[in-house]
Amino acid sequence: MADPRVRQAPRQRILDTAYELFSRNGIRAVGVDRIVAESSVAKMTLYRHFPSKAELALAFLDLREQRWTRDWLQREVHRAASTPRDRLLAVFDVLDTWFRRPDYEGCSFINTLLETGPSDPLHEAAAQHLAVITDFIEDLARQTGAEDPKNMAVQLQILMMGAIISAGRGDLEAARRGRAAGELILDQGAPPG
Amino acid sequence: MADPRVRQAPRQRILDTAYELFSRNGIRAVGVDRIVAESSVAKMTLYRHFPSKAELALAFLDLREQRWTRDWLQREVHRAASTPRDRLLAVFDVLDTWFRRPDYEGCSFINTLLETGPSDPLHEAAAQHLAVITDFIEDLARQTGAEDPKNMAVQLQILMMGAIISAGRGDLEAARRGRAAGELILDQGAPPG
DNA sequence: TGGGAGGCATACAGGTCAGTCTCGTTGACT
DNA sequence: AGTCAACGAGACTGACCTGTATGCCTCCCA
Repeated sequence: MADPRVRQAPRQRILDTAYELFSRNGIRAVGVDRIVAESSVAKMTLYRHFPSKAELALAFLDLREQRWTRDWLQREVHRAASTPRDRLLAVFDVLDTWFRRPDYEGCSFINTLLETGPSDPLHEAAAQHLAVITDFIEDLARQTGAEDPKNMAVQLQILMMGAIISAGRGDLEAARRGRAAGELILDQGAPPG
Repeated sequence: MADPRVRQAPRQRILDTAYELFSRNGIRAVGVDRIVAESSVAKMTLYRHFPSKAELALAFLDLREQRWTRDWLQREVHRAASTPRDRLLAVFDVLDTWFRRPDYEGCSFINTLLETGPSDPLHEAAAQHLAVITDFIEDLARQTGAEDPKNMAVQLQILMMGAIISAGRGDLEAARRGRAAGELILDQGAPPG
């Protein structure tokens, strides 16, 4: 359909299409045939680049980390504030704009975690990608001089994930509620003195 | 297999089996054939009692509300504490014992909410069942004399849902972390004076 | 100017899905 | 005793699933 000169390489087209479909509909709900059709690629081409749908899904999660976690969440948080504490709160401001997008699609890591069993490699991968976010939060928490940065990070991430679910059921104020609770956690875990 | 005299009525056997399979594996992952096989029922018998798998899933969510929300969560919370504030905190203690069960299966309402699209009747039903829990929390929050019981309830539920996700990735301390944050919310939202 | 790899299209295999149909049996109520 | 509805068993339909095989074309590079 597109000009062959600007047409992306097949592998990238597959990944882009898989990204769009998987992030918006979940992995299980999207068949390989649909990815093949919407990326205008032969089925054999997909299986030449990815040995199985599960491997494609793992590649999707990696891409999600790059685009969502790093290029979007972390970047926006760093742009929005400069002190560690403000950045921890900015996380919820960034989530707020996300939740209000009409095409809010939810967190692929949570979705994948829940739609796979504990023995599934995808389950482990999703948990790992969530842990990367934990580390990001923990790093900021440590910079605030918090007493227990790890615990504070997981607490804040519990708020983040809970807000993501709440937004998924239509709560447009989820991020603001999360931010208010996050402030309390930050105040309480602040360094003594 | 069982003695015919103690054998339950087919409809109940189907629902019991669906409850076990759906709550443990999710709705999409469980086929009608498996429910039929494990409940020792003819396929036509299932479709005589439930016009479709979706209707069976709706009945499952209703049953989940009865068994999980009412008969377990609300009952345990009322048994564990007597004042509204203590009961709000007891929610997290009850969750704590749940998370530590080796066969912890997660929240079917959240799972269903995430594995269905916004237009799916199951999505709406799951949201409704979550709202019942919101009302339960809000009622307790109102009894504490909180300034904004609705907002406090949703905040606490965000903590609950976030803890449920965190437990799903292996965080055994999720409920304790949630409780600590919940205390801060309760203190901050307490009635003035 | 070949040759080989990569890509496209299509058909196919083998399984599972939801849902329907048929038929034989059982059990309760008249 | 006879009737009828519910049930069990299993075959079947058509759709969809992941993954494979085949054949043709095109482009790049030696």
